[in-house]
Amino acid sequence: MTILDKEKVRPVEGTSVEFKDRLAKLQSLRDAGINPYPNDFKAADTCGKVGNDCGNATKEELEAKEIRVSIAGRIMAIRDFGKASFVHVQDRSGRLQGYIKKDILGEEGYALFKKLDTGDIIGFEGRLFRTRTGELTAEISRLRLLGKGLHPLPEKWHGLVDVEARYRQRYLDLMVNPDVREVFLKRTAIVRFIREFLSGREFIEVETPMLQPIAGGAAAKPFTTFHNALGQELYLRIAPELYLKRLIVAGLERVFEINRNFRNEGVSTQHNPEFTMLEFYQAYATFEDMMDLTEEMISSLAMQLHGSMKVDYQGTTLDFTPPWKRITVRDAVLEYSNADKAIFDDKAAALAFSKTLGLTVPKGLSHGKVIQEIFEKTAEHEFIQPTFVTHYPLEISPLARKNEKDPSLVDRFELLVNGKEIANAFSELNDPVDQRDRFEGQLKERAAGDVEAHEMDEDYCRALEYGMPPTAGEGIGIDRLVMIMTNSPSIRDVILFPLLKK
RNA sequence: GAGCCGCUAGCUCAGUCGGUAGAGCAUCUGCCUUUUAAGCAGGUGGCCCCGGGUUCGAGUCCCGGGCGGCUCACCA
Repeated sequence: MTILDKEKVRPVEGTSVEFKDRLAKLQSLRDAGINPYPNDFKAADTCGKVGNDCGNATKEELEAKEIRVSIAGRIMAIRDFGKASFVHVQDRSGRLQGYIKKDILGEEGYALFKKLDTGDIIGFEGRLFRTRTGELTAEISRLRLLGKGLHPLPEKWHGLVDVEARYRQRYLDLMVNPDVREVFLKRTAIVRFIREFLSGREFIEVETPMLQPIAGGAAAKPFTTFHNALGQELYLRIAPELYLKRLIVAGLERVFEINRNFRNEGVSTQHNPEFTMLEFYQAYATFEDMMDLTEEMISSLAMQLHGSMKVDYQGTTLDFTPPWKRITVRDAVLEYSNADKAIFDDKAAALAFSKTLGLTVPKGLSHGKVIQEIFEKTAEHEFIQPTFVTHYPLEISPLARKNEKDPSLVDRFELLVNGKEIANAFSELNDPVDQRDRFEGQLKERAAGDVEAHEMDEDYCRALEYGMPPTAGEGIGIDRLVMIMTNSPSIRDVILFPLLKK
């Protein structure tokens, strides 16, 4: 491009004064024969390791030992005194201060330093000492630029605050806001903990299709897509459930999957269109076994993360010490509303009661669904401390096993924490004839206008016809669990790149 | 999808009754060899989210739109 092409030079992001200054510095480095983007520097140490190893060493010990370190990282701050300067360098493990002295680095080295800015990636070698103010610091004797940054960093004191910028440029958020990094490190620790917990109980981790010809396993609106070569419409999965249970049929007996689900629904502080779900299935277990396992898993997770089973969430102390409260949907509704027992036996009574609550129930809604609506309106939000709510209506649980004593209910629970659903589990329906009937029922609801009712899955029915052992299965919303464990108010705070409008 | 709030320099934010666009940090120049929100002095930097309207005059008032946040609805 030449000056004559002026017309074509369009203002682009990054034409700030700083950007131009840095471009000029970049050019002058190149002119001086310095590659601003080399890749041959290997750091022997990390800031965190240096801090751990030498954080307690006294000034005298450091003088005596002559400890040399090499570090690679990003310059987060520069304090310039003319012929000497301090920098803070950040790597994956933390920060370390470097002291840059013209006497030690020499004219040439110091000239290079003068062309560096906050945000640049550097590598250095230096000898550890303690400054007058007591900070462990490396006296830099060799300095390399490893990557020039052209944009200025967000403000050092406030960091990046603008919520939209934090989500759209998460790399900046993570770079300058240590709390944010902490949340995502915890997220990783939580997922690792769950993997180890389940693996330790002989569950095997599997991966099942994300692209599915039938979007089954949950009541939700799917995303659709199209496979060109096959000329076939496909769905992004709303749940892995039906595939995981095929693996139980197959004899794997204990399986789990931690992966993304996609639901074409609203976005909120509790919902992201793609979210991470843990699902696990255990043969020869019941939903009651799942409650015990869940208590153990989450309480020990809290203990590992916080050193306590009590977790602060947005000003509320959540106590995960087992055993957790267990209550049926029926008892919960009776306890938290003035409903009459009749609503559980008489759909008309349930409908009438729902009207008194201000619910607008669409015509043709099943009795069970009305009960569910009533529960959600009156009781669900009341369960702040971890609570298993059990025995949901049959009609809203087409994949769950009927309760032996009351066939209008299923052996199912949801785990509520802070009034929100964290987990959902049931003893699985393994009677293929019953399953087929339930799918038929769903088809009728679909015909009646419920777009979230299940479709018939012939192959799943056929799998059950080969015989599935009695099994219990559970799904846990990982994002919501991470929210609780990291005291995060929005699901977007625990998803690295939440969905935003273009 | 609805209601409320927000959008001003790279970042964090002021901007009064409608009257020439401001600060701190960052950046640049000068001074400064143990600072840590370093300091001192002096500069540069703006499509006030976009488009209309009212007005002699709009960052400010009105209308429409965009994006984001919160609440609600749907949902996990």
